[in-house]
Amino acid sequence: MNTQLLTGFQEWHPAEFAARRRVFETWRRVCRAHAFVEYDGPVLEPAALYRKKSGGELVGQLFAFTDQGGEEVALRPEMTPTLARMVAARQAQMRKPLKWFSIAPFFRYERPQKGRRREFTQLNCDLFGEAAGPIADAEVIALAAALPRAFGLGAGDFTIRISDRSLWPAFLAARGVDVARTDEFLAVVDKVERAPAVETDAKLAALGLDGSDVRAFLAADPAAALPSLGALREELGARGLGDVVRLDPTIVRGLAYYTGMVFEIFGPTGRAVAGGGRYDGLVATLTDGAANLPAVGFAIGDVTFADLLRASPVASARLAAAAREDLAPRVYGVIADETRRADGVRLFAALRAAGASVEYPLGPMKVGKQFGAAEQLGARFAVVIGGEWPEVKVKTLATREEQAVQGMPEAVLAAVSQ
RNA sequence: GUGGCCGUAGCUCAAGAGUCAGAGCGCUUGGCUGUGAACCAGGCGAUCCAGGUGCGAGUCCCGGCGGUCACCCCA
Repeated sequence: MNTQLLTGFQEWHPAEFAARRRVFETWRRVCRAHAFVEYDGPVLEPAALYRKKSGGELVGQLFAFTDQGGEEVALRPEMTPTLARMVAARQAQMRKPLKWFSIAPFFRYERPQKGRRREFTQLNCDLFGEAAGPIADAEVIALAAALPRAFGLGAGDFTIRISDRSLWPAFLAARGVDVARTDEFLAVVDKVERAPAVETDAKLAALGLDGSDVRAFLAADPAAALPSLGALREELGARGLGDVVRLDPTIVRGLAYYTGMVFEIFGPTGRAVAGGGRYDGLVATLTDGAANLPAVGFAIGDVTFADLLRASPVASARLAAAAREDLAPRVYGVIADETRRADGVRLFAALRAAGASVEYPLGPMKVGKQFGAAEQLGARFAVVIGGEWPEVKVKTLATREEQAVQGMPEAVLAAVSQ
C-alpha cells in the first residue's frame, strides 16, 4: 500500500510554512490596502459546474469522484465559477463595484513541473460591476503590480505586459482572414517570441498572412491601433507604474472568455507568473443569464510567485529573515534553579497571557544547554529564574547585555518589550 | 498525454562489479552542577520497490514507483 506523499502535493514544515504564511499575509494586506474584501467558497463542488464552461482536456484534469450519495463532485480547479455563482446570488443587493479577493487552494490533475503542482494556492482578485474602461482596468493592474512590489521587487524584477482581445480581430478582418481561424492565429502570436521565425512565418503563410506584416504590427505602438490601450497606459503612468508596465500585442491569453484588456506578469526569466483581464460575458454564461455583470480580474499562484521571489536574492533573503522571526519565541525562560521552576512557570504563563511568545525547558537542563537552546531557537531574550528569586535576570541574547528585574509580570514584560 | 535526466542517512555528497557502504552538516549524550561559541569523545541514521544477469550488484539490464526539467496544456 502506498502511503507516500501524492505526486504534485506538498507538505509544509514549520520553516517553509512560515515563509508561505508571510507571503499570504502580505497578499492579504496589499489587497486590503486596495479596498478589496476577502471571500471564500467550498473546496468541493458539483463536477457539472466545471463541465459547463469547457470540456475536453480541462475536464480530464479535474480531481473528480462520485460521493457516497451518488453525486458527481470535483475538487475546485479554479475559483471563477464559484465566484460567479456567489456574486450572482447577491449582486442585486450589493453596491457596485464589487472588489473581492480570495486566497484559496485549488486542485488540478496535471504533470508537475516548474511552477506547477497538483495542489496550489491562488490569489484571485476581481472587480465586478464597472464597465470596460481604463480606470477600472488600471485599478486591477495596479493591485497586481503592488503584490511583487510589497516584497521589494521593482522594474527589472518583473514586468506587466498588457494587450487587448480586440486588437487582433481588427487586424485579421482588415486582411480578409476567416474569423473562424482567429484562435489558430492567436496561438501563433502567443509563441512568436519562443518559436523560430521560419516556423512562425510558415504558419502565418498558411493563414494567408505575411510574417513581416505581422512583425511590423507587433513593433508599432498598440495604442495607435487601439486608443483605449493608450488611455490605460496613461492611467497606469499616473499610478507610478510606468516603469513596470508595457503594451505588448503578443499577450493573448488562451482563454476564450476574455473580452477586452488582457495582461500577464512576467518574471526576469520571461516566465508568466500571473495573468488576467476583462471578462464581461462570463458571469452571464456561468449563471445562465441570472446575472450579467462586467468583470475584470486576475489570479496569481503561490508556486510561481515563490519562483519570482527566489529570482531576487534581496527579496528572498528578506522573506527568509521574516520567516525566521515568525518562528522564534521572543523569550526563552532559563530555569537555573529547579526549586524555582513553579515560580518561573507562573511568570511565563503570565507573559504568554499578555501575548508574548515564551519557551522554556520541560525538564531539568543544564544552564549552558538552556542558553544554547535559546540561541538556536532564535529567542530575543532570556529570562533567568534562579536563586535570586523574586529577582530575575533579563538578558538580550544578541548583545549579551543583562539586567536584573523584579520577577513580576509587568516588570518583565516591559523589559522584553523593547 | 510525450520525452530527457535523476533516485545512497533528515540535508549535501562519496563508494572502479569485489571485505563490514563512508564523510560533512544535522540530531543526541557526555566532557561542562548559574551563561550561549569553539573544541573533544561517544551515540542515532541510508542503498525507493520487485525481478534478471553475474561467483559477487549501490554500481549492469527490465518493470514499477518517486523526483526533476522540457513539450502539450494551462480554468
